[in-house]
Amino acid sequence: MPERETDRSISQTVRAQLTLRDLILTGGLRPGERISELQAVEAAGVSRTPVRMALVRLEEEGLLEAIPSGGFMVKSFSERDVLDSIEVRGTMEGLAARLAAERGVSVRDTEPMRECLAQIDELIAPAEISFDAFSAYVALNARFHALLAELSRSPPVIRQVDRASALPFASPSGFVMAQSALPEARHILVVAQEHHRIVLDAIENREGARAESIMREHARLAARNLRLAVKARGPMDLVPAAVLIKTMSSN
Amino acid sequence: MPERETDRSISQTVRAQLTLRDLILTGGLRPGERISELQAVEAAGVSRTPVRMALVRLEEEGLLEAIPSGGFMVKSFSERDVLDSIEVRGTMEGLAARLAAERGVSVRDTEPMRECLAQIDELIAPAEISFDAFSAYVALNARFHALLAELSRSPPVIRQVDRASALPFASPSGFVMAQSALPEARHILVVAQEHHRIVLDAIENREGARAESIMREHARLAARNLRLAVKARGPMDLVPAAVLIKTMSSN
DNA sequence: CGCGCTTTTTTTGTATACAGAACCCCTCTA
DNA sequence: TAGAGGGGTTCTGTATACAAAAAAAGCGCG
Repeated sequence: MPERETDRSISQTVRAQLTLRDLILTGGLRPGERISELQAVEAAGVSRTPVRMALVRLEEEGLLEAIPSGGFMVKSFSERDVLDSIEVRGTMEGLAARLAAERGVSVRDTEPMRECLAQIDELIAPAEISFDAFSAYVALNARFHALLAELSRSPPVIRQVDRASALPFASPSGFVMAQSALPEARHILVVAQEHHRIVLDAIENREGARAESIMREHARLAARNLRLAVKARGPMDLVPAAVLIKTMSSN
Repeated sequence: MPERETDRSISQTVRAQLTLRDLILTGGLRPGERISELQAVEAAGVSRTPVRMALVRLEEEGLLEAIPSGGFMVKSFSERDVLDSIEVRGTMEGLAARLAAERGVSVRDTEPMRECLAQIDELIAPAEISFDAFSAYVALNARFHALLAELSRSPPVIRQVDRASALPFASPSGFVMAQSALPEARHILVVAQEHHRIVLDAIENREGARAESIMREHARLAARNLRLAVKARGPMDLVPAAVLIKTMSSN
């Protein structure tokens, strides 16, 4: 119940969506249990109409599941589901990269990406990477991936990449924070950045197959991070969507 | 205007969604123009609330586009958009096939698919294929593709395949009817069926790469059908979503 | 004491009312 | 004549009321 007075300009539907998403991701709503609209109404501080709208959108987003008899419940995911979602995202990003390579890109298009890369380089240069640096990395990484999708210059592809990245744990930076406490942390970031560099090089040289396969492999880094984090037990708290994953929160 | 008395059991939201989708696909609503809720209300015969719900769902489906200032408009697609949507679908189906192959399937899983294949074989056996046979093919083809996605046994993958197939022109059978009038009609169906057979064989033999690439190529048959139909000028009337495609309806 | 049925209560789906914003058209001015 | 401003109209976003259906609680019966 902290009332945000800053949200006054945005629509009630968006406010409800934001509030509910946050509630789900922070574990305020347990997976599997029905979401009461009334409860959602008082949580979001708006009427039922925008809440209802928000619920539909969150279902499409993948966070909620429709109950046959009516209403919605919080979806829960197995570890396999999470890994597959990452694979889906990697596949879509691979497609975007391949199309970009095959169709060609101008230096103007890749310029912001190279700048992005340079900034990441600076972040991961030190032997020890601070927590704040990890946060900064998350933002830059997200930006790089967004720019990459746009490089395909294909609205249908961009759209599908976005949808595949919508689930928090499937997003490019889903498990970056989880790895921040890991000993392999810097190692993984260095490899990831190498992938970034290679995919850009491949695209510039119109090497479609190379661009595609490297993006697929790149996504699998996230899968590895997940497994590492699960094994290490602990850093999972840093990924908000952890509450949605079956084996670790409930078991 | 024709009141359907059969729809009494289903929810108003679904009825509105069905009515509006049909209206869009049959060209009752022009691409680019704003959809008036009031107009939609009288078309669907329900109140604004379910109409509103339906509009949101149709937006997620890809048929509508949100207008920044509010409301929705019918989306329009370039020929390139259509081809890219098909490529997206093929990529997702390729992923599904690869995962099925890699993870292995039982003969019980593939049994209904083989039956499906046998039925298609009968349909395309005659030298000349009737219009009705094409219709039957569409249904069987859709079934085969649905079964294939399920073979991955991965909810995230199935979900994404479904979403990629949601757009009528991106669906596996999107341009099948358009080709029915083409001289190459039977030829294409024979090749498609060969693809079906190969992907199943590849999956059974756990040949992931083969299964994936054949599904990609399979989807490209739809792209070829589109180009053929465009060139032939005429059979496009048989694909409902043709009204959404820019270059052929408005130009 | 447990199970099933009935009744009550809650919850969802739908309709509608209202307010504010966007859009359109008309008019006025340069 | 073209462009800018203003008033009217229409439209969307939101809130709320109502009805039907589902869930829960209470009751009776075995």
